[in-house]
Amino acid sequence: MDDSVKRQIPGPFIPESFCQVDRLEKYMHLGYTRVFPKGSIVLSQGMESNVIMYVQSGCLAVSMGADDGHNKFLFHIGTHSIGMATFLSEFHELQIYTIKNSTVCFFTVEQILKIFHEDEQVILDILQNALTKVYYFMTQARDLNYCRPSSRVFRLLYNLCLNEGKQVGGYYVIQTKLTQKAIGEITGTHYVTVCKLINILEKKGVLKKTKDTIYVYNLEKLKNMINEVLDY
DNA sequence: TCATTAATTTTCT
DNA sequence: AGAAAATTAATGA
Repeated sequence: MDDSVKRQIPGPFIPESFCQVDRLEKYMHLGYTRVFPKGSIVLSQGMESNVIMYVQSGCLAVSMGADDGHNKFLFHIGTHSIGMATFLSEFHELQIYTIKNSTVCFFTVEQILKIFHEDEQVILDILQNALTKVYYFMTQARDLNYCRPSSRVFRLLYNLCLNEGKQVGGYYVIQTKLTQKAIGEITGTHYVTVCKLINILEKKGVLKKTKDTIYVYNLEKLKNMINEVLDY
């Protein structure tokens, strides 16, 4: 098999960037580039759209509104990743906004087809990006059905450690700026609950979380606690 | 077991 | 100093 088609979907992870499609960078002249200050809306609920957006710099957030005024965070689109707001009718409930100053390049379907013609690898990159998102939300659906909130938070921390943890001496160091609020949004649990859970982990000496680093002292125990029912 | 609200305190920029 | 994040407590499902 050709090496260029030998690919893998990464496992469940932080919903950020997924697979980058930086190959689009060199086709930006074919699209329409625009700069957005932090906090501006790129796509609002009910706005028809038929573009693929490539984030050259900055970061976007995608969320979905609900009838009761809630707004469920879905995922980030980080630098060099893409958002596929294609084929959206006036009835969609997605919102996309910038959480950093960002420059975004928009490609219409026609322009994307032209790029596909020039560069077949882009097709695979975009496919892989989309399938990674699908797989991520499959695991989300599973966890929301079968796992309690505490399990979901612990599992996230555990996976984070496996994927990004660097072993230093007897413990792991994870470089991440995840806030408790963000952990809550990702796992679908209240941020107050996240706070309590992290406090429990700290008291048991399993882990310690600071602003931009998480220290995991007992990965095995963390793994076991995913399935424990704990009392508050 | 966890969400929610509210009231405070701590930390960031 | 003001905003954002984290903590704590209380209540209810």
